[in-house]
Amino acid sequence: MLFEPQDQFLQRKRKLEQIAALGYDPFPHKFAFTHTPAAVVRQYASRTAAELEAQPISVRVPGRILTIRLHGKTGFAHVLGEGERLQIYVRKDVVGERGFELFHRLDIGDIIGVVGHLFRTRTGELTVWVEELVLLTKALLPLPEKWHGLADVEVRYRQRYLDLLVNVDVRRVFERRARLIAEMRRFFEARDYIEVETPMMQLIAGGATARPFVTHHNALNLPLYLRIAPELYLKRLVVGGLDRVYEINRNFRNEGLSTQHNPEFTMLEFYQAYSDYRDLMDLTEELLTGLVRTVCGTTTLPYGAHQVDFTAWQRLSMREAIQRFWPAEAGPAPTPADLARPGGPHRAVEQYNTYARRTQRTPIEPAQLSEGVLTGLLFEAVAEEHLIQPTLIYDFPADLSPLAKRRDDDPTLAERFEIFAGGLELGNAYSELNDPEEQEQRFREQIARGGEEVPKQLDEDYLRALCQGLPPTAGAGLGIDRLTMLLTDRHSIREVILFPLLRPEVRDSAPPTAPEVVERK
RNA sequence: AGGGGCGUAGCUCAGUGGUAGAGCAGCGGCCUUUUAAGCCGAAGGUCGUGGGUUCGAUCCCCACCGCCCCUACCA
Repeated sequence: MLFEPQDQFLQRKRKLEQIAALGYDPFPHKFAFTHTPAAVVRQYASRTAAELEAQPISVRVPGRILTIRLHGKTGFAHVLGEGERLQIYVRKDVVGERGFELFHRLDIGDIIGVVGHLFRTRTGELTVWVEELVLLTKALLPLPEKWHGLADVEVRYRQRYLDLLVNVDVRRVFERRARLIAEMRRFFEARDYIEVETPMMQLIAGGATARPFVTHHNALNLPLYLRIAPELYLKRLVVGGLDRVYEINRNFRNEGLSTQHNPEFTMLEFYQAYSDYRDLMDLTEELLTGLVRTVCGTTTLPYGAHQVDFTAWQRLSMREAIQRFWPAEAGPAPTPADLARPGGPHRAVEQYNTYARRTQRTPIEPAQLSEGVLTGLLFEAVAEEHLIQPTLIYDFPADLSPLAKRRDDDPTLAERFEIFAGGLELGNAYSELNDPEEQEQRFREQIARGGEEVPKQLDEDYLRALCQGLPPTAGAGLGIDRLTMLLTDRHSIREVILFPLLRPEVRDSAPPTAPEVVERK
């Protein structure tokens, strides 16, 4: 075992041997500590030099060395713990000959424990006056450079442990993500929801339109899919009388990667019986505004060049949004009534395409698409990028929404809404379709239409569950990763996922082999 | 999948058709309140990989590998 940089690796191994030769246990089993570096900083930041002298504070602090400055018979170092750095001061006349020998053999990256008391240096920095020093773990590899840190995104993602150590704000992002999920659980807990876990390995990957990952169970000799959504299982649970359920967990979609897409991603899905999508609009706004307030301590978030105000929600129907954001240069905007008329979306698409060709934009391909699909495409082309402020877009074309209930007054529309903020699509919700006959018909239409992102098989068990009776229910899904992006002002999903999917690293050895490689053209 | 960009020391980056530099880190030395510590000295590179053009390539051309960004599918 030998890693780059080899010279430093070997050098550090030598030092480890020298430390052992001095009589220190090179791998001690524990360190009884009184404070982490962060705790020291938190508790004693306001203590003056005089106060620390009058009332000495003894501490035992573990931490990882970030910097070392040797000054002959003394030396300073900073140790890191819980995301904060704390200075230590080591003197030969205090720690003794052997202790100072140890200090000289320490490297940046080593984990040590110090015993001593707090004081302030001439420049006023809170510092541990070290009386005893121990090595807790030797680092055989160096840390990235102290001033510029680690900037190479590839190394940052592959060796996230380095990124977390060296880039303080990265730690903050994941602390905030954890806080967000914790607050989410409190929110649903307080509303009598029950948290559940449903299968991630499924015989039929339903509940969304996406290409699934395929796997196989040996003992049962079963082909299985990694789930693309928990939706159909959660609704089975509502049938079973769990009137309010939620799940926070991973979904897997075998699609391309982008700044907004990782093949595995985390979703919150929640279902509430005896409610419709209007109820969920209120609940969703309350959830998001509350989360932003408790997690960020404010309701206005900076996101890139924008300020996103979570007290200023707007609600637009999809047709209203098309009218509202219709480009002026494309001529008079179609009204919701125009878009509702038969042939209306077709005419609007033609009008849009004329404008698109003139302005070097991608036109919409109208061939063989339904009015509903065209309306959805128009919305994406014209409106989506403008949805910076928190917005609910509602009343989707029914033929884009096979699991949603139709509106009573307009069966071409589904009772469905999506949540947008910061230009990100954050979530999706609807009044759940609970008429088993209509559900079967919509499933069959979907299967007939075909495509890799559609299940090949009818989920009969789900239909049987619906026949048992799903109460009127509304459900929603919220992308946790994207929400984290918004709350931490990150613009790539990889910045909010600890280990995003990357191609395997090629080290000198043979390429990685999979037991079963599925060949696809 | 298509288009654009990037790849030089462990890290952050300069640079040139005549095989390379800085700062930090590392190594040897000096230094008892420093903090991007300082000073002296020595070391460190198949310039992503493989071809081609050339007397000569890290630089020019081609292919490949990896990463980033945009577009397409999706949340």
